[in-house]
This record gives sequence, C-alpha cells and structure tokens, in this order.
Amino acid sequence: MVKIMDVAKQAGVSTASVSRVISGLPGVSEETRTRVNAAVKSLGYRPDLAARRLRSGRTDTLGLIVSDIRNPFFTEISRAVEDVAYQNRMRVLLCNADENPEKEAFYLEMMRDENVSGVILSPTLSLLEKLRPQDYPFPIVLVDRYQRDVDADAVVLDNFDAAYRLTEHLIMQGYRRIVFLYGSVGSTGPQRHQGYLAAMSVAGLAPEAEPLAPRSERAREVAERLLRRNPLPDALVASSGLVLQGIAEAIKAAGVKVPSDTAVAGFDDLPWTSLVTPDITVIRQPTNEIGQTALRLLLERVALPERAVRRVVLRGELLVRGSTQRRA
Amino acid sequence: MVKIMDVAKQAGVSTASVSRVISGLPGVSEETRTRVNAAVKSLGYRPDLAARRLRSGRTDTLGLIVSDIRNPFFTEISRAVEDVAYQNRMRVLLCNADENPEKEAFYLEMMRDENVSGVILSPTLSLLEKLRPQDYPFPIVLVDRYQRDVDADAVVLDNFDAAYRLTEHLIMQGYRRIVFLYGSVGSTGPQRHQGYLAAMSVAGLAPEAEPLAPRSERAREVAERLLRRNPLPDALVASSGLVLQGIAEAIKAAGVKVPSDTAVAGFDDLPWTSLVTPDITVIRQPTNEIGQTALRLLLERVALPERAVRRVVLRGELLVRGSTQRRA
DNA sequence: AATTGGAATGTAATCGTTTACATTTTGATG
DNA sequence: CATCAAAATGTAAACGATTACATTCCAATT
Repeated sequence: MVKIMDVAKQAGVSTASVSRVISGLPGVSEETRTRVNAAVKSLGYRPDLAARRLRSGRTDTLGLIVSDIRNPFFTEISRAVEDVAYQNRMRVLLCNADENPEKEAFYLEMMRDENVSGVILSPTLSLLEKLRPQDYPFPIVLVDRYQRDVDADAVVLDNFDAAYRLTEHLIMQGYRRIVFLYGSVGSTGPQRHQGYLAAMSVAGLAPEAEPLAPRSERAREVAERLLRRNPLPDALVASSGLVLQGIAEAIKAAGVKVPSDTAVAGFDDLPWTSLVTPDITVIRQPTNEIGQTALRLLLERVALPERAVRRVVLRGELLVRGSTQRRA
Repeated sequence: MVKIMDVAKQAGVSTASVSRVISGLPGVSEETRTRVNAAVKSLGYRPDLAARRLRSGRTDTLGLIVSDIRNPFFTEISRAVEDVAYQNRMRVLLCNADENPEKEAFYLEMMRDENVSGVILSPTLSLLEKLRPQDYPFPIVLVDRYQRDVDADAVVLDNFDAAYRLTEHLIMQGYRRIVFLYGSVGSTGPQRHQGYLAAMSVAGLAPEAEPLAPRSERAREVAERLLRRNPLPDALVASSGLVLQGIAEAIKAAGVKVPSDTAVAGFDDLPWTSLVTPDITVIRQPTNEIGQTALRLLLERVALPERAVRRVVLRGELLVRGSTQRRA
C-alpha cells in the first residue's frame, strides 16, 4: 500500500505539503501542488480514510434512517438524499429501521460510533415521543414525522391541510358518508385524521373514522367489513399508500363499483394508483423536494450549529382522478 | 470523550486487557472480564471506530451497490441484505448507482477507500462486460445480473427457464402471435429473450420481439404502436416490471380488453399486478432469498477467500392470473 | 523446594494521517 | 543590502485503538 510518505518522497516535499494538497488547503505554491498531484497520480495513492478520520475527527458521512425502505415514499426520499449527497461527494449510511424501535435505537448508536456529521431520520412514533436531539452528538433532521415540541429541524407535509383538501374535494363532489381509514401508530395518520375531521365539521357532516395498524392486510379487513354494510359508505379515504392498497384489494374482492357504489381516495401517488380502473384520486407528496430539502437543512445545520430550528412544511398536490367523479 | 485508558484505570488493568475484553478475544480471566465490563458500562465507553479500523485493518462493513433503488426488486433485495447484516452486526453501505456507470465506478472506488470486507453488486451491463473482480481488494458477489465469463460468486434468477415457462404457459392457453418486449441494455432482458425464443421455436411459432430502453415510457410507446395493429397481437409479454408497467399504461389508454383482445404477462410480482383488472400473470422472483443468499455467499467468501467460485441459480415462480386466461 | 509450562497481564510500538509549531524562503521596502 | 512580514515548507507530536512481545503469576510436577 502506498502511503503519504511515498508520495512525499516521490514529489520531493514533506508529508505536510502532500496533506495540504490532497485536502485542498491553502498555503501551497502552484509548483508543489502540481508536483504532488503528479506523484499522487503516478503512484495511484489513495489516502487511508481510517487514519484521516482518526486524526481529523471528520468523516464526511451522513446517516439516513428510514422507517421502512419498502415503502415507495421512503425509497423516493432515499434516492433524492443519495443524489444530492453524491453531488456533494458525501457518503450516506442508509439504514432501514423497519418500523422497529429496537433497530432504530441500534442504528442511532451506530451513527454515534461512526461519528457522522448528521442524520436524517423518519422516527417511529415511540421514538418521536421521547426524542431529545440534544442527547446526540450530531444534528438531526426529521422527515415525514414530527411533533411540535421536538427541538429539531424538520421537513414534513402539511398533513392537516392535505387531508382537509382531499375531504373537501369529496364533499364538493357530492359524497356525504365519508369514512376515513388511518394508521394510528404513526404521527402522520392522526394529523391527517384531524384534517378530515375539520373538513367534515365545516360541512356539517358526521365523521366516521377507523384507526388501524398500518399494514395493508389490516386495512383490507376493515375495508371489507365496511363494504358489507347496507347501504354502502359513500366514500373510503385512506391516510397512506399502504392503507389505500388494502382498500383497493377489498374493493376488488367485493366487486364494488367505483365511484358509483363507493368512491375512493387516499395519499401517495404510487404508480399503481393510475393503473387501476378507475384511477384513484390521491394527494401527491413532493418526495423529491422533501429529500433534497432535508439534506440541505442538514448541511446548513452542520455549517451553522447554533442557527434557530427550522421547520419546512410542504404542500401536497391533489390529483383528481376517476375514483372520485361527481356523484350522479 | 472517554478512552480506553480511562476504562483501564477505572478497572485497574492495562489497556491491552480492556481491548481483549471488548473485542471478545480469549486469554482473559473471568474476573478481569467482569471488572472491565463494569467499567465500560459505568463510564459509557464506546471504542473509537476510526482508531480501531486504522490499527486493525478491519471494518466489519459491507457494500451494497444496487443499480436502481426505486425498482421494487432491488428495494426488496436491499431489505433482505440489510436484515441479515443487522443480525450479524455488520454495517452496510447502501449505494444507488441509478443505472449510471459513472456513479457505479465512483461507488466502487468509495468501497475501496472504505476498506469494506466485501461488496454485493448488481452491475450495469457496461460494467459487467469488463468487470474483473480480481482487480478489487475485496470479494464481489453479483446479484441479478451476471455473465458466464465473470469470475465472481453470483446469485441470479434462471432467466432463460423463467421466460421459457412463461411463454410456454401462454402457448398452452391458446395464444399464438406472442410479442416479447424486453429491455435490451441489461443482461437479464436478453437472457429472457432467449428463453422466449426457445419456447416459441419448440412450439413452431414465429417469434416477434421488441428490444427497447428499459424505461416504462419507452415500453408504453412501443406497446401503443403494437396495439394500433389490426389484428391485435394475441399477447404481450414484458421482460421486467418496468416494461410491464408501460404495457399496462398503453392497454389502459387504448381501452383494449384483456385477455379477450390481447393477453398480458411479465416479470416481477409488483403489488399493482394483482390490483388491476384483470390481475396479471407474472414470474415472481424470490427477492428475499436472493438477498439473503448473496450476503451468505459474501460472508463465506470473506471467511474462505480461496474457495471456488459459486453460482446460485434460483427458479422463478409462475403466478397464473386473469390476464392470461384460456383463449375462448 | 526448585522447576516448568501455560495462562493472564502488561508495556510500548504501531497503524497513516493531520496539524500545531518552527523554520526557511521570498519579495517588498527603506 | 539589511530588514521584515508574509508565504511556503518542514518537523514531529498527536489521534485512540490493537497487538507483538515481554513479563508475571500460578499450579502442577519432579
């Protein structure tokens, strides 16, 4: 393995100069710079990261802990983060907590050990409720999930507003008995539930909501039960892509006509929502922007640790499609 | 920051003993072991990874470079790999090459710099064609994509067989003019194409295939063109989930009846394939098994670098659904 | 009681950089 | 040409662990 000393000898300079050149520090003559670069290239020198990190205390590494990598929402965010990090030549440690607080804790410890510069995190509710960012030696940026008393930068959807508009849309289309199915273990589900309640209340309609575990199987069971009613509910609204999938399965199994028997709407513009017949009205989340913004916030925070906490709230986009056509 | 020296003092032993205890090495009395562990706990000591890696040359880190994280196939594999790694308390550096050879090269260099113990890689075709695993200081396990003359462990689907069986199924259902749409820039597309050709040839049918760039938009364009024909093709078969999605979009836009006008089938059991009407016949890849096997192969290779190269070929599962019902 | 071998423990060198500090060089100025 | 500040360069001390090697301890054996 070729070391910095070999490069120094080859270039006829000291190791300090070599270090300065490869780290892009100032105070090196143009002459030495080119000599060193030549030596580096000719010897194929690559600095030892471990040594460098040990001495400098820096790692140029960020952590990204998502709660479920299989959820396309987080996949998109990961890609966006990854992409911006690549442009900044930073490393990203991507971890999948699988909605499991134990794994989550393990990975946060790992981030500490790895001495990362910062972490982007979509916490489980259990963590969110007790999270104290100041207990960690690195800044944390929350994505997707967030609670008002947590003292960390965050970038989230305006969940209340999005659910409100989605519900409002259904009401304007003539639907009345609108049932809201939401994942109750996260923080987004309940927030969206509030938006739904508000819209129903403003319209003077009676709300009916079904909290459930955020698994598509559970959503399917609940939806199947609802679809055995007589009369059928006017509309079923899902608080997430997963719940929406469960509803779609139940609808297909029950042979219910959409939207004439029952309308359907939900969150997350997953590819299949526009492939089924009829295609489904959804709130699209700006995943790309969420990911990019999160990384930007994190980098800024790393640069200015004392700056005030910032919260970026993004607006969802209502994509009106066939599943919520105006009631005859 | 508390260092190994502090722990040693607290426990009344030397740094060497502390090191042995925390590394789980033999040759330490039960007595010291408990004393050290107590000191570690009471001081909240965490060994410095950089120092440890510098001195020991080990990193306990694996690399996973997928070609497209947004593709659910790779997401599933990532999750499986992650999961097994978590159980083995190993770190995983997950990178997304985005089907971009430049990014891919960058990440491979990064793996070298990070001194990882091994890498799981789904290479772009461009890399696969010139890949020389022996040029890298770490073992490489290929997933999904592979070529016979590459000298690396690999775990892949039996692409030929899967495409053969899928085509054969269509033929037995009474379809004749079966068009195969496949991504021609990867290695899997062409392999599946071969399976299709073989099945058609055995049945004495004239093959017709459309090579295309592996983007759903391209697949959609091609499918739309095919669906303007008169008479319509008997069946459209996709070589991947992405291509299948394009076909589904085209079918929906053209209002073609499936399977009475044209049948549809493809690869990858994506959630939406069973949500659309009719649901679509596909080959399911054992993603979980692929990921787990890849990691297992890698760990074994790390342990026994000289063992002969191994190639695990897994069988796809044919899921027969409504889109290929027997021709009237 | 002396000897011996193995286990337990300790000492100190080492991993390959970065960087504080000291030194030399350079070019401008009086 | 002496002086001086600024720029360039070099020397050597960190960084915090692991580990080769030396030493001590202990019980068993002669």
